[in-house]
Amino acid sequence: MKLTTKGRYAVSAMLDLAKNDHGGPVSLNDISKREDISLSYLEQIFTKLRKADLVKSVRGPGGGYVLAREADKISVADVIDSVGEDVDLCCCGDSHSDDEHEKTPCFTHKLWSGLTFVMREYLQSVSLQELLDPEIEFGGRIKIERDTKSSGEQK
Amino acid sequence: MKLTTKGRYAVSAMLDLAKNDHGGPVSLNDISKREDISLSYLEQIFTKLRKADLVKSVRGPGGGYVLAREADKISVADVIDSVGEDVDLCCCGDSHSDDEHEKTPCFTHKLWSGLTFVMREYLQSVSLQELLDPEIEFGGRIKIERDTKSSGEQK
DNA sequence: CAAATATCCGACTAAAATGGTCGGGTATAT
DNA sequence: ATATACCCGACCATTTTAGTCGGATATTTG
Repeated sequence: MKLTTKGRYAVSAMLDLAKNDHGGPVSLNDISKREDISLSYLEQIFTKLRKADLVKSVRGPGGGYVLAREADKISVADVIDSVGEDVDLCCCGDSHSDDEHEKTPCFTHKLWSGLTFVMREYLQSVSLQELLDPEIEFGGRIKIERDTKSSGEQK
Repeated sequence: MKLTTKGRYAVSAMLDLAKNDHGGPVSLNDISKREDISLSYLEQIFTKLRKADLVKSVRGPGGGYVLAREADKISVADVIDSVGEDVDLCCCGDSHSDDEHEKTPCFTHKLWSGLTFVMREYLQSVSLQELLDPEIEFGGRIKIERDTKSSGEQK
């Protein structure tokens, strides 16, 4: 279970962009050097970021990219999604006809959709702005609450 | 971002095992047919489950596998881990010397470790027993609470 | 004992995904 | 005009995935 570099690079690059936003655009060349990601690969990634309206491009010398909106209005989920790093672990196709041969998978379905939900929820809750803030910590300070259908009944 | 079939199959198979536990062992042949997973592939998976002490094997005719402990004492995380489906999204090696050239990644580090934490927490909280219980629902009934270091300050 | 059943084990492999590169374009500031 | 930088599609090597295959070993049943 892993995230591809595309997703990680995209977040790193967007963070770099947010960090070095001094009014004008930031060139991929600069990001490439700072983050140690190949230029061509960055171009691929930014094409997707642009199509998802997360960044705007400025062509020509002195050009580059700028965030399409403020860093606190962009969630990590936005970035991950835009590069096609789908967070979707569901097993059977959504519209799996769950009649007939009654296999076990449909017991697992709620598990995977639950996991997907948890991940999305988390990624949506974190903005680029927050990531740049060294004050904010994450690890160990997260709690998941799972309610069963009717209260009680659970360990 | 995806789970491999190995992880999914492992959970499905373990669930099948829990479900069809009528005292004696369950053969892979049966599981293979019910869950529609190739026998050889199942063997690979169960070798790992056995080495992780999640199941016990009984050889010879009438043999098969049984859960090594009760279904409510086995979490989905146990199963996933045992087949080598690492839930670990951290970017830089853990002991990344974060001195010197100060790249952005170490801002993202807390993000990925936070995500990993959330996923593990969730998977650990679900037991095989619970999955078999049709009463228990998951989707939409999960809440994540993220505390910032000092209270206040967050949207 | 023999035969059938079932776990055990390692090596091998086709197909897909990943993580890029390469070669050219096009817009624009100087 | 030239240099800068974005834009775009095709291509490709490596790795991972998702298995298969052939055989060995243990054990129950007749």
